[in-house]
Amino acid sequence: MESNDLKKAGLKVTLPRVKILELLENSDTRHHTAEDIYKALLESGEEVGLATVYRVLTQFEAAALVTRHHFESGQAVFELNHGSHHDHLVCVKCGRVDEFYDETIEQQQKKIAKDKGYLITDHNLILYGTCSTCS
Amino acid sequence: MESNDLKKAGLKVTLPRVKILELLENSDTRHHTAEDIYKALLESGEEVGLATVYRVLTQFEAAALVTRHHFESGQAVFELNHGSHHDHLVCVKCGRVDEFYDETIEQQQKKIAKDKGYLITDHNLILYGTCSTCS
DNA sequence: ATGTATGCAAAACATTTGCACCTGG
DNA sequence: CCAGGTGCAAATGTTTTGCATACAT
Repeated sequence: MESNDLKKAGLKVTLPRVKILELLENSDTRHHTAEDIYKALLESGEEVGLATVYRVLTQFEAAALVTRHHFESGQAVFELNHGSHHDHLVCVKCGRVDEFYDETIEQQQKKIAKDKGYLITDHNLILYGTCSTCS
Repeated sequence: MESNDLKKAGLKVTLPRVKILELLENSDTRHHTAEDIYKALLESGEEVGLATVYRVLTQFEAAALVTRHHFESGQAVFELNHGSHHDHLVCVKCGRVDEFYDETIEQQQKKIAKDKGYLITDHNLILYGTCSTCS
């Protein structure tokens, strides 16, 4: 139940928050722009403002419920957190997004950071290409 | 000489283009926002419009003279291409940017793409953290 | 000369914010 | 009831575009 997740995150259970969380959980695509979500809610007859969508997503991000990605489109893309970390493969033709996790790369990143004197807080790896159905 | 690079790229040798290319080549920092460049040019007494800076940078990108990055700041960052590929370490406190290249990671990326049926055209790896002087 | 590049101002986006009203606990 | 959340409209910050003028070849 979504309202629980919200309460745990210290957020009041309000209609827009529940609706947005539902949409994120029930959609078959995992990556959404704020505008996508806004339009989807309008279409299903909900009364939300785009500003609220942004506000809610920002709160969700702060509560670690979602992650905000900056792909090369210029628009931010939001993704529901399902705990496990992963990176992305983006098809430049159809926009499809796949996910992967690779332990070797993770290890190597830690090593590099150490060599350069950095304390890693986060990282972001995106592979761009054409997927099997497009090429 | 910069004008040669411009001619080779099929671009007319104009003042703004030469100035911007010079700035990119002679600056000690490798990463610049459009606004950075615009202000720097104004300070050195050049008459350029911000719009021109954006246009020129976009052309340079098309000509593969520079690369446009989307770090998490929301502003695009431009970097002169010096042939060899590399990835980035960004300090979240002071904004410093370091570069690295790691063969193991490069190989592993190819393998992953192949497994997932993708034909890689490009990739983008950014490590975020705090650098030695900040932490 | 002539087509292309430029500067400026205005437009187009994505995102944020101020404020009066509404709502959940 | 009352703090906090919301919708709307206006503000913001970045990047793009239209157009008359200036420049490179």
